[in-house]
Amino acid sequence: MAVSNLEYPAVRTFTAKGLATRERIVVAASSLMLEHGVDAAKLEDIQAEARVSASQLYHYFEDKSALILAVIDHQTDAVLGMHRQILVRLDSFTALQEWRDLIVASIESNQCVGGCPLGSLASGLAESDPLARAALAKSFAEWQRMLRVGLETMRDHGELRADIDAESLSLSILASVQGGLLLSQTRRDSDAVRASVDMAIAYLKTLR
Amino acid sequence: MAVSNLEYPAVRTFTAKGLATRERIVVAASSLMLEHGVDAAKLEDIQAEARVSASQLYHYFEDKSALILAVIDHQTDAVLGMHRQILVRLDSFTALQEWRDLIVASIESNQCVGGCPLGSLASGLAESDPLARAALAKSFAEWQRMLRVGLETMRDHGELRADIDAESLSLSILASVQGGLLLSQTRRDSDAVRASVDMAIAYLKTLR
DNA sequence: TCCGTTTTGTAGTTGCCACTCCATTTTGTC
DNA sequence: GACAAAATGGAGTGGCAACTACAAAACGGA
Repeated sequence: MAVSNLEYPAVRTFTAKGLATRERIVVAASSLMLEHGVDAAKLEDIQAEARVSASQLYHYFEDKSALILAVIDHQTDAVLGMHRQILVRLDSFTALQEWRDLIVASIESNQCVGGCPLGSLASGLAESDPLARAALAKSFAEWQRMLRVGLETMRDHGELRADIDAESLSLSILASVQGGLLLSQTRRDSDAVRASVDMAIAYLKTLR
Repeated sequence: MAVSNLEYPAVRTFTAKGLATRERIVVAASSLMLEHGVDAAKLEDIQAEARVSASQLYHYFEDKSALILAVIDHQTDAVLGMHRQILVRLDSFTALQEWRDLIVASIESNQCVGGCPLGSLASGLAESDPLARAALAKSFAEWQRMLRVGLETMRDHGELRADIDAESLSLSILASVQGGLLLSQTRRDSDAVRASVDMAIAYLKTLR
């Protein structure tokens, strides 16, 4: 059966300028949603921050939830991109320590405001936006995968025992990071992430 | 300087019937906020669930944020009350395992919806309601304290080494619980809490 | 059985904020 | 430079949800 372009109109095409505007909107929305929460971030404020008008915002996004999905993509790229830098060469406890330092430095640079961008989005949207929840589950899955591959590399390099359960360990370590960031965000104090990631690493050291 | 009762009017007194109505409202609000998120829980729905009118809601609470603070108190009592049951007699790895089972059973009973009531409230309110953030930080502190006392008891019973850092360990374990619950909520799958709490316990076992 | 206080019912109203409309300007292509 | 498509400006508007006004009923202590 032929696909009608009335039912499925061609996706809109954007010029370079348009894409730049779209990007400004997503960046502004990401920043305000992280700083004040998804619901507290008003489209009006996002327009001001991105220096666009209402018509521009709706030219690039169907509605607020479409914008939220774009923010999830953007934060996923930002967070996973940052972690990938270190995780792709995770082959030793020294590299693992660098990763820990990156996490701690990253939250301290915001005075613990916002917590983990992905964690905050997940908690705020899991019960109200099924598409967003699914998207964030995928983001976490990819994050966990990077960790798992790193642990397998360490294992293959003889830094970890051959019988470790990399799948389960990577999930647990990600949980430590997320929980530590949530507590740090609530306490406004980086001690929590620091302690919880250090515990995870200390446990890994018992598996050498 | 005498305190004027104009500036500081006497706190309102409630009858037993009034307190019961207030309680119905808090319970309904807690349930809807957990199920749909704080912002998505409309006062109108809370009224229907609690079978009260708008005037009743505003008779007992100044505004929505006052209700939110009451919900935090309520959930703190509920969650810490449940955990206290087990944590006060935390003196062995057997008891620790019971605690783990309690956490897993608790989230599974909701099909992983809502995650941890305190964690969800913290994440949703940390950046928009300073009073709520502070209240939740206190709740977490008390939760951590119960855990710390339990670890100290285990240590005193010879189940853990004498040189453990109970403060840091209790914080890390709480982070594992919170992170595990957040991931489980997002994934709709209790594997994450299970793995992360099990890792924390496995680490403790290396400290015997 | 009063009478003041607390509790409740109903019917608004108000402000905010996501979203729309339509005109105009800019851009890209032939 | 002509023409269509894309990008933008900016003043709306509509709906919804928090909150209010006011009066009636129930209650509780002399």
